[in-house]
Amino acid sequence: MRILLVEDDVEVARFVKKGLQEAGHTVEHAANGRDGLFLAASEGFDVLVLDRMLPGGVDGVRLVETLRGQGNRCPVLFLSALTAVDERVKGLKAGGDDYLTKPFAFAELLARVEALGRRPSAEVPTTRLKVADLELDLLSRTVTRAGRKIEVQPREFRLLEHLMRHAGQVVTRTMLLEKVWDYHFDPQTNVIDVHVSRLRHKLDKGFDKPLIHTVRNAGYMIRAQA
Amino acid sequence: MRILLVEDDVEVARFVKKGLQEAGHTVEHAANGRDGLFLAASEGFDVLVLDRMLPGGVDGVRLVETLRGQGNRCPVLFLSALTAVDERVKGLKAGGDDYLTKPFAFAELLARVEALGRRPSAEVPTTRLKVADLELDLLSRTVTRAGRKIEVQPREFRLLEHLMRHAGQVVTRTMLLEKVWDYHFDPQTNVIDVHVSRLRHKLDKGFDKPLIHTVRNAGYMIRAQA
DNA sequence: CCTCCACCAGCAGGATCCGCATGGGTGTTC
DNA sequence: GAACACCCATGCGGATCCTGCTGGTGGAGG
Repeated sequence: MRILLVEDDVEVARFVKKGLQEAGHTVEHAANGRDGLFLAASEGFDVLVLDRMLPGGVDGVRLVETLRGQGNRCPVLFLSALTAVDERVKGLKAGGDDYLTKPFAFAELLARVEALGRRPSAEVPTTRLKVADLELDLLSRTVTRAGRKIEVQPREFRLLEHLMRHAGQVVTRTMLLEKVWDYHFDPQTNVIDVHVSRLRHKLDKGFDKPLIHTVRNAGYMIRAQA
Repeated sequence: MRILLVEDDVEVARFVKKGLQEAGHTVEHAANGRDGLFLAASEGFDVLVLDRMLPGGVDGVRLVETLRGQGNRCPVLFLSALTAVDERVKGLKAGGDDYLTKPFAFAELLARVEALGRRPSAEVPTTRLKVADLELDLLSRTVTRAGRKIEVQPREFRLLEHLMRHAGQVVTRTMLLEKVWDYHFDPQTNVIDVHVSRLRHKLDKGFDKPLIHTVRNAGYMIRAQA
């Protein structure tokens, strides 16, 4: 299991890190909130172990709130010397999943961390993509806009899926050929244009705000606003 | 949120139930492990609050183990007078998600219960069906047996999905016609037989243990053992 | 042994889907 | 404003894929 430990106390950090590693987990360590936040946001961890109090501007609660604000649902265990009920409640309310007060027995920390990691949260595959009022359900292979169902052909579906997975980013023709058509060469035709066109016809026809945008000399992009 | 409270101490039970209800949750209460297990297994709760020690044969740990054995992933909070670290570890190891020792502040109980309920566990749609070594991935529309990928046609996929969703149960032809073919009449042909046959050919060919079983004069069933 | 039910291979019709080409439009550059 | 490059839309043809039916065979049950 990949665990991020954010703890400024060098002693505690070493102790916890060592113990978790011996239990077979991979542990990254950050000594302050800023670094911790960066790591947590950029890499995928199974569990975060956060000191409640941290030096610098970003403390544990702040860190969690920021992560949750970004849609990150990674389970968080708070570790803190603050034992007051109010403090614990505050930590949990902020989006924490567990709260353990120092001093603690390592066995309990381990058990709690593993309980958190047991959750399906990490491996939950996205089953539904959304851009503005356009939704794509991977399970039922269904496309809806503003609640109305839209019939889409297989290749169009793959195309749309790829666009939506990169919503807000320009997707080049070469990328599309690779990922949607499995072509590793240039077919010298306008296949892509045609399919984008058909998709546009189905998605944007009858709606005022178009979602699929052409980026001249670059590719296409799907995004809410024009 | 729907919460199941399993607690034999009448005082504690009343106290907790009242508090949770005032916080806007729906609370069911069971006074012993047997009833608790039955409720937990039959109805869908968002969180279980279990006393660690319970009268009768089924105590908290036993209850959780049984539930987990059934594939039930409902988050569990243990409530216990047993404060020893060993006890807590035992509870968490058994499949519990949190452990709170009596006496406790209600505010903390509430915060922890809500933290547990926040998880996406309840609404996670099944994305993968499994029967023995046969797996069906709804997302990628992929069938594998013993790790080997098996190509399947759309109708065959629907048929297999329906069989697997009712694994261990006999599925009648009428049911299949309704659910897989959207026929609401008898086509007077052996369409189903043919498709089942094709499915069999793909799934069971080359494996010693057949999975699709014929139930004469009734229908078909998919199941691990013969 | 007889009967019914289920199985399977082959076939052919059909529908879907997809990619291409063409002609027209729009933005860009000189 | 003319030439050019890029992009858009539509219609068409082909090919694949899929599906349902038929008819003969095998096996279980009575």
